[in-house]
Amino acid sequence: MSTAQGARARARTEITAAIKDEARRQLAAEGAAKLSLRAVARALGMVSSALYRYFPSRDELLTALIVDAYDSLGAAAETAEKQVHDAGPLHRWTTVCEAVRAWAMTHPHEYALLYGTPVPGYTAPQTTVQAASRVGLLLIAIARDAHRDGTLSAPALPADLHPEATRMAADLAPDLPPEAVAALVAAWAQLFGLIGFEVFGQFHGVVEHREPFFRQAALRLAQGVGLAC
Amino acid sequence: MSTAQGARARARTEITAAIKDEARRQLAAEGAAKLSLRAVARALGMVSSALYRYFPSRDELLTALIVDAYDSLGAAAETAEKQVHDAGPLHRWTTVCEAVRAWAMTHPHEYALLYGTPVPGYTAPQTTVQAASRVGLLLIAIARDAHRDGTLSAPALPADLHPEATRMAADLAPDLPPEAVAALVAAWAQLFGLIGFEVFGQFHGVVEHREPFFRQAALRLAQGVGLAC
DNA sequence: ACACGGACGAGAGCAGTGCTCTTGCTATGG
DNA sequence: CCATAGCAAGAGCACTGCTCTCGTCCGTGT
Repeated sequence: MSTAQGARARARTEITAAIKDEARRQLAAEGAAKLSLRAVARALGMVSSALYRYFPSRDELLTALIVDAYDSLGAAAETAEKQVHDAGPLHRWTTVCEAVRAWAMTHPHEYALLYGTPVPGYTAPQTTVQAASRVGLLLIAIARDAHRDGTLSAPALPADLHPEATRMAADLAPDLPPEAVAALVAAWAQLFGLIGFEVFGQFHGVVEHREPFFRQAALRLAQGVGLAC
Repeated sequence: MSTAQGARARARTEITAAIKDEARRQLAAEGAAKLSLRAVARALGMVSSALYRYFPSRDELLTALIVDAYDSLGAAAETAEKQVHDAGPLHRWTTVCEAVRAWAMTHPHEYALLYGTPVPGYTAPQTTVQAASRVGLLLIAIARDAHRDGTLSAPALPADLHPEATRMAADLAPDLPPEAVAALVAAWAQLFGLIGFEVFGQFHGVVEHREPFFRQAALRLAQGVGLAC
């Protein structure tokens, strides 16, 4: 924060950043499972125990990487959307979807850290949730603009889902019709199903030309939430 | 295979099964990351090196568990479908979806093994693919029956996806229209997106009453592939 | 009937891991 | 100016996957 810190504090933030950088490098290269505190320390020319001055455990280091990855993903999605922000909601939607997919393809291990198997005894700290919700908020914002322009035709909902949908709407987007919010949440999960299958190799031998396939699926996803043109 | 084997061979298959059972127990209890060969050996009263007579590595043991898990999931889906096999395709579809979800909820760690982060240097051996495709084949069969009855109205497809769709159709279901196959594959991935988000806790604090939510999403998935009544 | 080869279990050991504790050193704030 | 706090280093503990060796015992072929 304040640049007018003592040399000690400055060194601390620098070393903390260096540790995260090296950890991120190893994460990108080998995956979270093979990320080793000792290897990080070795690469930085220090001894493993010294690293515990900066991160109290391996899981804490991983958590820091998770937050950074969520931010990186959110930033990628937001900058991509910003460039087509004046286009129609459908185009904005598919742009965001493709940006998320592109980020996942270029950061497969980070993606796995965010949306793959969770770490055994791990529960997301509060700092995570804000960073984690950026993509979702972006999709909601697109639907909100469409709703304001009157181009959002939310699909019908069965009666037994209505209370839950209104509850979700109150939490996530009070200005949107509950049916739209329910459809948005479902589309959100389905989007990461498509991306996860591609990143994790489930499409191997099944889908060959995955980019047009994904583009079409993202389009249908948008139509599923009622985004028209 | 043949029951008329020597005592030695019989003991081998028995011990192999016991190892897998204990490993499965530990997998279900703690997750794949914490599955330890030494702990398995300890629980079975043998020494860790003896276990290598039966599985050449930890990854091979995990692979065996993966195949079993795929079979367990496939069997659960198939038996659920069998009980509503005479109903309409829509009902059959949602039944299969809900059976897959139920299996995932009761076997979260096995689910993570199948559809979560893949093991670092792991590529699925040929023995896996057959077991892995059972759920997909079930969904295809439902669409096939609907197509035969004339109740399958496949959605339109952009021109650039047509060659890929016909290629997928030729591989997966030559008797179905390519648009239907493309929609099926997308729905397949999206289904596991919904389930994965629920199993991995991504819906925590977002979706509360997840069963009706999922039921509705599965229904819309079916409509997305063109299943009518 | 017997001898030999192969399967087997046990144990020691290697290289690696996360994490803790103690020991000095050094920079910072009162 | 000095006590205190932060810091790096090293040793060490309890694990892990995996390898190698060494007796032993079973099953098969001669």
